[in-house]
Amino acid sequence: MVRTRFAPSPTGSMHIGNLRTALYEYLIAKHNGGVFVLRIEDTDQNRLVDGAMNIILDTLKITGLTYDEGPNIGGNFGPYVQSERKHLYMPYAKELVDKKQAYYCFCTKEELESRNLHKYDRHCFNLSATEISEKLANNVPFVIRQLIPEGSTTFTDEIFGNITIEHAEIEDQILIKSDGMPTYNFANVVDDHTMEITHVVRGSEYLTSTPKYNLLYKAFGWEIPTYVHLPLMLNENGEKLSKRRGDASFQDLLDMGYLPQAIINYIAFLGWSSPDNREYFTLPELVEVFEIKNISKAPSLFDHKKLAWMNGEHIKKLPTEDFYQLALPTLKQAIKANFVDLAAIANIVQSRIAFLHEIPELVDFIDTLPNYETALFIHKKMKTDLEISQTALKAILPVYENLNESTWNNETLYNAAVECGKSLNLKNSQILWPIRTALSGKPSSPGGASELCELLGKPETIRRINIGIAKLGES
RNA sequence: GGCCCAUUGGUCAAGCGGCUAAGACGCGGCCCUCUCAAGGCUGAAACAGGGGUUCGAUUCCCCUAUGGGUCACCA
Repeated sequence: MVRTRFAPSPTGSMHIGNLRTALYEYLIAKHNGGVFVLRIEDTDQNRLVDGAMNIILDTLKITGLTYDEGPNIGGNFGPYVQSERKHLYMPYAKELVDKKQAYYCFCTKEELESRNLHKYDRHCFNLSATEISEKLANNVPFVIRQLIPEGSTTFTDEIFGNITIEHAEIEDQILIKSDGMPTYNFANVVDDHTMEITHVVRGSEYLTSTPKYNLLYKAFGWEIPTYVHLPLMLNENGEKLSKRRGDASFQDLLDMGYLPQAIINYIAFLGWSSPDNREYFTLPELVEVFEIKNISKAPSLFDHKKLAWMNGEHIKKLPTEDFYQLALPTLKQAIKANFVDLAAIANIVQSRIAFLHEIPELVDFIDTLPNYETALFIHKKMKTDLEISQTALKAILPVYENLNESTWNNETLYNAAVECGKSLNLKNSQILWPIRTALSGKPSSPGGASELCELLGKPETIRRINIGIAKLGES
């Protein structure tokens, strides 16, 4: 049974790098019919941020990365918040001390600093048993350090392959801090083992510290999990993503108008590629095809242009009704006029936008006809000028006036216009362009002449054509 | 600086010893078309450099360069 875990620290907003890690962990678990666990790593009490926990929970909820075990819902391996597991770690650390794989250290931060060490000098490793028990009895603050043996460790990562690190590079790292809390490195190993995590999936920044983990697993006699280190995600300047540099968090992207499913789809492709050439994926579809072997090693840059395109793709694929509901608030704000059907506008706009906020600019003319210049009627490619436009509008006006409201639809309107044009010896474009222009008052519009007629309805159409005729009469 | 990792067009990327080196975004052109989109077709654009190994290297090895990561009582 594959078990993966997402282990964020509640220290602020959710970064897209974090989100992608969560995504991959979710996908690896689900693709293999496994379990996705959420574990909150809050061992650093100084960095906790109010509300950060909710951000994590909300993000997972919005994106659909539902966890099978974790805070709020529990599971067989709880609790799932490390601060609530505090009591669990010390016994494990002491077990290591007993096994001579770890030792008490009473050096204070100040002492260490004054010794100006590059690496801990094992000062306390040489303490006698009586010295140690004396200090402990006197409640001298202590930490527990891992004793790194000589030699080297080679481990296999599913993505990066075999990696060897000399132990000389590794410090006797602290397992238990002086406040009694475990360090990340220690809590991580204990929790991953006790929660029976099979695949440790994390950013490649952990690659060089992995031997420390393995040494711990070995010291305990525990099975080493499968490692999947993910390539980094960099911002558009090739720098590591960070809030300080102003890089977007998940919430920021939402605020910019990106859809959660588009964000998920896009970041899935940052460091992974589909076996076929498909790029549009829903989460369930990703679960279906996602495999570790298609993850790449090279870091990737976050590209807003492609995300924007992806957003448009997801908007286009939305069922009509879903898009209507999604766009409704925006439409209501943009359109106050009561002669139009918002659903029809939603329909006409869906294939033309990548963001909801592009809607108002596209449809503002429906609400109120802009005060346009007659020069708009002149279009070289449409072969129109002011005279032709005036003729065309004057001719179509009675035709439309005589049309019954019940047959006021795109097809009828189109045919009527074309027919009218023919009787005047005009090309289709020469009658359609003036109508479209009179109706929209803009150089371009979503939908053509007859589509706009249908959308605006008969009275408004007649009114706008009259306005057009009047404008042309003045010029 | 030591150690670790990476390096295919501007970006995401396929490739896993022999290919005219895919595809996508973006950019240009064309077609379609009742304007604009959408859609279809198409163009420009890449194997960081140098040595090997091999009949043959984008692919394997080494060096260099560049970029990144890591060296905490942070995760």
